[in-house]
Amino acid sequence: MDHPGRPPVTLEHVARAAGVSRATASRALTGSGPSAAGTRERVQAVAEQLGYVADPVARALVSGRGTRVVVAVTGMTADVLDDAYLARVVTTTARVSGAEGLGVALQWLPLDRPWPTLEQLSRDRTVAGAVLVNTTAAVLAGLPRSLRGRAVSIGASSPDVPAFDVDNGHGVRVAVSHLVRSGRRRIAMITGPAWLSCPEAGEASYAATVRAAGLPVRMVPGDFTVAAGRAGVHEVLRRWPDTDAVYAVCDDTALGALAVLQELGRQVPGDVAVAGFDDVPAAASSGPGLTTATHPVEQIAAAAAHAVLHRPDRGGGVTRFPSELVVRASA
Amino acid sequence: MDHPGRPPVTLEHVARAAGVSRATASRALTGSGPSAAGTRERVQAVAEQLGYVADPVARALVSGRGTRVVVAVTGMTADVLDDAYLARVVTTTARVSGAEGLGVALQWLPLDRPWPTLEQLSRDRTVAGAVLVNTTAAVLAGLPRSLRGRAVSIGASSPDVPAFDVDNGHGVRVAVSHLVRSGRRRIAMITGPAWLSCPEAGEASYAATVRAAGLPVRMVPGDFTVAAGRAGVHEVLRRWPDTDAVYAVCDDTALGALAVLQELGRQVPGDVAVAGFDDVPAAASSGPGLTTATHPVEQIAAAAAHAVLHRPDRGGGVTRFPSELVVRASA
DNA sequence: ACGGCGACTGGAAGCGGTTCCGGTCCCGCC
DNA sequence: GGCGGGACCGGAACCGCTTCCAGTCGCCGT
Repeated sequence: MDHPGRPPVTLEHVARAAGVSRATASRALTGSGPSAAGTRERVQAVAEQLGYVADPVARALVSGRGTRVVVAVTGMTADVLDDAYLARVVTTTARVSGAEGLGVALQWLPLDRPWPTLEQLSRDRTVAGAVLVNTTAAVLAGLPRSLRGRAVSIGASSPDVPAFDVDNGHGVRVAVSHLVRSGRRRIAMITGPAWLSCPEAGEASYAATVRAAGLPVRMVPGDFTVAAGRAGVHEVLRRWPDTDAVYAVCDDTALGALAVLQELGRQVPGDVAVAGFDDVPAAASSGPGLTTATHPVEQIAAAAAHAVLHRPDRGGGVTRFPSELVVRASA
Repeated sequence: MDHPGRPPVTLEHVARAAGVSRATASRALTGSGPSAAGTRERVQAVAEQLGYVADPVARALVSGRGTRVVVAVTGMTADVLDDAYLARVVTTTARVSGAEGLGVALQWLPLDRPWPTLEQLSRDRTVAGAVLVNTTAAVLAGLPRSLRGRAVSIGASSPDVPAFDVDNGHGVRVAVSHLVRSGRRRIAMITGPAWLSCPEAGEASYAATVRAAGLPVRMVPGDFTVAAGRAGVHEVLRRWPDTDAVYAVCDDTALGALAVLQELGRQVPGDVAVAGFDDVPAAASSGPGLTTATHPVEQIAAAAAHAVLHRPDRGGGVTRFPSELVVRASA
């Protein structure tokens, strides 16, 4: 037991105890310059024995190398932070960057005024890089220069910033096709928020798929929440009472829709089929189980985290990950 | 549009442009010392116009005042970060500390070796304080001194560290009593992990309640996950095939249990009743809806965040928040 | 034997702020 | 009119670390 905090031991202490200069001690510990084997071992031993831990702040101040990667998520309110999808992104980021000794921070980027926060981030030398989630092309385009080389995006893409995303065009097509094949003819979609560009591909894909089958396009807007699913269903049934299938942009919304349909006495999937996107855990335990397309969040987030750590300056371009249909009872 | 990042502007630039010294500029901007009204306004105007943002690292280095509060969660693996409960804690912490201009970071504390990480945290001058989640009395007792005054705990308590928790003793008693009152006579419980002290009160409360009703105590261990619920039910039915109610330490576990029971062809609540704790959103949308006790996470987290920001040195003591039963279809 | 080169080291200069300290200057008061 | 005191300012130290630079030393080549 030697952990509780004595007066903090600095590099100076280590250096003095090892009989070398601070410069030498620093080199011995970081391996950033020539260092005689004997000296290095001695310094390391002393440091170990004294319980020396380099001050990350001082280190960041001078070296400019940050010590944590921040996951920044755009949204109207800070509530976006409370999201199962985001939690998986954060976990994965923590795992990947943790393997290299870096921590992770979480940041809400106000949709209407993201720049002050971004500017702050770009100045903050403790941040090694940023993973932008749910962000917009505008934000990506206006990224402070100093953040440019160490940011990646999950979702929206831009010429400057590498992006990673699920192939939701494909996922949506497969899911909606499934509804069509199973005999549904009046398929409505509850979409994501209009400001968010990444689900556009999904909406376009839905529209294209139903149109190709000669079916009507019926879209109502949502915002990825359960509440949006509840409200969305009411809206859908009000505008098109004969709807026989609801496709939701994400599982949370689909589950909200499912609940309301049942409350209204509609049989699912008898009267109305429901399908979602993401395959969240709750999709498996809902009653009935939710038919949905997978979203390999962990893979995506791992790729993003890896990119932010190891490719400080690659240009844009989006990497897409495949989505697969999981058929359960709801459709 | 003047946001994207020019070469960073430092206090020196502002001072020079305003025709004052760095010291004066600093005082004018932070208000930490005497400053003539005219000077202050001029400096502030120049700073504004130049888009000056103080470097949080440099500031932290010298002033010792941190700029973000970290939520540290103890667990076997980093997977603990991926948890709806934690997400709500983080959101709330972000909201509360964001209101004072502080960010939030997330940190996994390895259950078997938490001290190196804690030591790191305590040294890191960018952290204003720490909220420890799901932690143990041992960790609390061994907290580095320098973290002592700026840490609070959600869950486990200790004489040194203020703690906040749901009154789960009461919540569990009410939930289990409900099972008893509705005629259940062989009530099993799937518990939390043995290393975690905070659900102990819940387990004790369960045991006391069933014992008081003259019923047998049947406990199997879990770890708060859905998987634990699935495995737990199998274990319960193997050991006590006549079980007519399952009470789970949390909703995730309860939902796992619920799913398995249905897969096994048991009627819920006909053959076996199921109840949980937390009232997560999924509890409302499961089929059948899950009977559960509420867990006012937001209130608790807000209190914790507030404490870490505003009471840098209060002693220990635990503040408990009430839990209420929500009766749905599962029990 | 000597010039040169490379490995190694220590001194010192920062990084960008905050804060102590001493110096002006002006005000009011005796 | 002299003086104490407070408001305000600038110089400089400092937080703990990295890194540039110049200097020492041993070793090799010729």
